[in-house]
Amino acid sequence: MKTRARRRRTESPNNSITEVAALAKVSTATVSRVLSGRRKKNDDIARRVHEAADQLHYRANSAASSLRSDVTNTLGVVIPSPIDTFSSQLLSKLEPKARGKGKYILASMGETADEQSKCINSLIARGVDGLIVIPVPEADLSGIIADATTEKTPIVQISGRSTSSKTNWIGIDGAASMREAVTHITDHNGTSIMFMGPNMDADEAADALVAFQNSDQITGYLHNPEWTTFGDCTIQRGYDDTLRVFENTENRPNAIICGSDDIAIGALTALQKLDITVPDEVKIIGFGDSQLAASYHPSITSLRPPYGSMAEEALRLIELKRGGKRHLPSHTAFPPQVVRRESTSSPRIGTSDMADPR
Amino acid sequence: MKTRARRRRTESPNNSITEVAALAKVSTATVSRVLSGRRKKNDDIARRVHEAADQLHYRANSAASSLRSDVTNTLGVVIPSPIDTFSSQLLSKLEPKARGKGKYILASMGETADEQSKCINSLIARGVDGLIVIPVPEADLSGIIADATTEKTPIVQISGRSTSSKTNWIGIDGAASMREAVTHITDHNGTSIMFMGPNMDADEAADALVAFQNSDQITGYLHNPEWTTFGDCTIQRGYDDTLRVFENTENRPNAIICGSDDIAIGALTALQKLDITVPDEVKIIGFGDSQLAASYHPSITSLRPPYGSMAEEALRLIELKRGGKRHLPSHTAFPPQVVRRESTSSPRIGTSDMADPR
DNA sequence: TTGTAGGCGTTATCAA
DNA sequence: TTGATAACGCCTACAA
Repeated sequence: MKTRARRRRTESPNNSITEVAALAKVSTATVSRVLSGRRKKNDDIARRVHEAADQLHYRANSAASSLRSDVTNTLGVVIPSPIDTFSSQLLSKLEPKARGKGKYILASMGETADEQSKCINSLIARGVDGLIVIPVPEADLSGIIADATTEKTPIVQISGRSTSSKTNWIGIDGAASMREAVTHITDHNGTSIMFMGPNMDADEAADALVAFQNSDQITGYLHNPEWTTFGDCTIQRGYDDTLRVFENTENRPNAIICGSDDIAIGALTALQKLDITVPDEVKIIGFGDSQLAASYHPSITSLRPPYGSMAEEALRLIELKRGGKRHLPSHTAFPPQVVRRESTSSPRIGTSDMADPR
Repeated sequence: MKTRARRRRTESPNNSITEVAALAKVSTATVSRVLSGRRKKNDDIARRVHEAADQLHYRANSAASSLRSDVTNTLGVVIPSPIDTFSSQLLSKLEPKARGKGKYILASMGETADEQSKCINSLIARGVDGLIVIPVPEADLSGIIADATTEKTPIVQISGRSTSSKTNWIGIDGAASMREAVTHITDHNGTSIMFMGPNMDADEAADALVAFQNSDQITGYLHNPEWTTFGDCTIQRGYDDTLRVFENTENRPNAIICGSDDIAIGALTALQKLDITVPDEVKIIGFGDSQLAASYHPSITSLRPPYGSMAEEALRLIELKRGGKRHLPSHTAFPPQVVRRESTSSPRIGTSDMADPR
């Protein structure tokens, strides 16, 4: 199993493709064509080439092939941090799909807009075939992204704010999110809903949510304007807002829709303090499908962002844009999916689906 | 800002380094030397080269440079999944340090030993300068890793089992972990400890833990052999074992050390069910410093693996091994650090340190 | 369809 | 120390 290519320049033609060609008794050009799939026939020649390649454990030198063809088989991914649930979930869908297409992922993190912008330029300079960017919350990278996008290096932004119409954007359908959440609540006999949305300035979905909030489907359940708040996606905020709303013992909502799982945990904590049981008295639904939501006690129903669809669309777009021909920037939102758990329905005790830390 | 290099082969010398050389009135060789730092002098020539490079926004073509020098400035990282807390935390430390040294991270995931082994070979074929592998739990990749390790492509295994003495291994010091945990417990007046360790077959640290368990420092606190269990690192297991131990109302421990945060959450849930308060009646300490532990209610004191040290050591080793000269495989364990939270000390209400999902 | 030959941009080698 | 020149291994016009 220790078959290592010789590296000393003693024998003249120790360049790999040459050896394969010699062994298969064809030219290097033919080898290149066969192995790259540009020659479709499956005749004796093809067989011989494959055989020789296998026998020699041949793998094309990627540097040489990149240099010549200007394709690195590499995709840059810029994320705020791998610890971030959204980023890691997306990455976990993206990487296998990319690998399936023979692309490697060059991962880079930047915790500020400035750092991310540096990552973007650095990866482009390195020659990635395409770039997928998940901006840090609050930051608007769309200007930078629009500038950096070229025919040669297409860039796709996933989630986050986008004020430039020149960028390719993929994200979550805010209106659909709200619809899913409300439908789920009403299906479980929720009748009056408290809504803790993300910070207006912090999330591109806010507009959609606000717009939808005024639609017929929802207004019937949002009885009290004070039950709708916007703010940070933190436990603290969820706790504070919930306590404030529920201190009125006369008139209380019986369901809470949260803009994040953290908010939901804050809400849950507040209700526990008030001795209000979940889901019996109040149903709670979070957003993001974090491990936290799955492992919490009670486990929290959550909207799962469409990671798979987003990853797939990102790869598709990049492939498309590289195809040459100018395409208009695209802007696509996918709906999330409800992950049912205890906080809206039946109880469970001590079940797990977490990976173990070592 | 839209300075793009020309790509059409109309003008003869449109090769970048050539242009820089021309502008700086030196040879391409000199440009290469100056920019790669192989020429140290800071004289007029160096100045001219840098100036020209800046002016032309020159960035060396990495494919060409890799092809010629056999250095890709790329490190492969193989992890079970980016969702895994351990992997993502390590990655978040590793990436910035690597970038600081001009190395990019080629991330690859494999959820089984077999997949990981394919990732390893694929990344080596791609020419990474070094490889960092976090094996999937339970798997023993050390044979594969030992085989794949070469002078040209050094490999470092982080955490996980390692039965081969030929691999470079970096991980967590199990004995130190135990010591830290016990010390923390006794500092907070814990006197009788229950210990739920990881599965013996599942964790390289088990031996160390078992060994340490017999040392004088600890035996005084592990009163009852039934209070020490080994098993899965899941919520369910923590719940079950805790319930079993605490069903004896006569004789109960007043502290629990857990081999993972999940186990700790299971324990917490069990105690809540039994109306035993944490930390007043029982202290709990987890392992892994997951977000879960930080955000749980009550928040859970946890041992934080030495991510920074492990990342740094991995990079150091890779640099070292590439240096030529044969080095012996190294085996290094770093101690974790106690992250104090409510489950062993003072209470808190609704504080957060989680990132928001979008 | 196959082979020949030239060049992708850089760095290593060697001579000045 | 610098410069000229030859690879690095592959891909792709172009010719056969």
